[in-house]
Amino acid sequence: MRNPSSSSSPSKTSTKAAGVSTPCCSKVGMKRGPWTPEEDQLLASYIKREGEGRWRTLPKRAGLLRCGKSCRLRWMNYLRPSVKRGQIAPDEEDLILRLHRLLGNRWSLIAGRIPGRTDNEIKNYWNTHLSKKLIGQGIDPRTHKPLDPNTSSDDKASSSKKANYIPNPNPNLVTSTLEQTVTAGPRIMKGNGHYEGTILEQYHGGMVGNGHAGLNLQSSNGSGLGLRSSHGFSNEDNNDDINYCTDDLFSSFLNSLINEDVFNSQHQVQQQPNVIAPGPDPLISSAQTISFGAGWDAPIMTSVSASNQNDSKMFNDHVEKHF
DNA sequence: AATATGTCCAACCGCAGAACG
DNA sequence: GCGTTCTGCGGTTGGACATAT
Repeated sequence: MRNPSSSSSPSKTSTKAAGVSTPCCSKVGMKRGPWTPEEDQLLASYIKREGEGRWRTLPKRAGLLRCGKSCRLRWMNYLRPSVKRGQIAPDEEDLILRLHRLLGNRWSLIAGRIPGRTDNEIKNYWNTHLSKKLIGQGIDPRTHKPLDPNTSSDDKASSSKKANYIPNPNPNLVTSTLEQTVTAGPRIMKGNGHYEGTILEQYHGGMVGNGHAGLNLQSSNGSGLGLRSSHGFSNEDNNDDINYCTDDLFSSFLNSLINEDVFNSQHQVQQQPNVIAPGPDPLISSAQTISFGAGWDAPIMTSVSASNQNDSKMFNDHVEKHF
């Protein structure tokens, strides 16, 4: 892997960047392109001294000719001490796969579950490695379903029979029986095609409603929107009790969801023929064969035994367990 | 050796939500 | 409640490097 800090040439230019201006970066004299070691040193030492935040004014205070966005990105993706460099380990890869199957392209959320990895790194790794790997296995990397054009139309036809159905523009998120149980109303989505209204978002909406702060997922119209959470490793110095508590709860819930996602993949084919039914799932097989050291794997491996319970009860159990 | 093609990944952009006055 | 600013996210780009021809 190339060392980014070695790419010290500031001469790299972007036609896109040169042509389009934004309020943040269009100022004359702003430097662009790869960061030099000197700039890295300036930024790192300043943040070490003064802390993160106030990115807009940080460059001036730190003596950098960069826009705040660029500084933030450089810090978050490269300079932070907690950023882990190097190859993605097999267990990390497996976790990325399963989280992506559950969350879709919520890179920051996935990154928050993998200590030391940034959303940009995971996004890149997905686009360059994992998506191709899945395609090679005959799996659609967006849907995590077999690459079979016949099934998609059938699914759409059957799903359209539902009264409140709105076609899901984000196939990253697999429809599960559990999700259907919870999200009974119309699906909410944004104009950019992101599916809005997953079980996670419903869940977080409930958390906010129950008085938990820190993960506000409510949009202005009251729908669950844009699942956002703090990175597990990005706010280590600033976590207050509420955030810590919420993150912990969310962590537990996500672990359980990963678990149940596996369960549903195997279960819904028999139970609900009108529901999109994933085919052979490499995530399941890998989860069953790879040994992990991290703590999150244990419940994933054991919960399949709950296959006799109905999904609604499973969700209720979740809520009761964690709240 | 020279060129073409493919891969990787840091960096940029536009956008949306949160925060603030 | 409204407008503005700040922050963070996901999608995308393009240069550096690796490999194939």
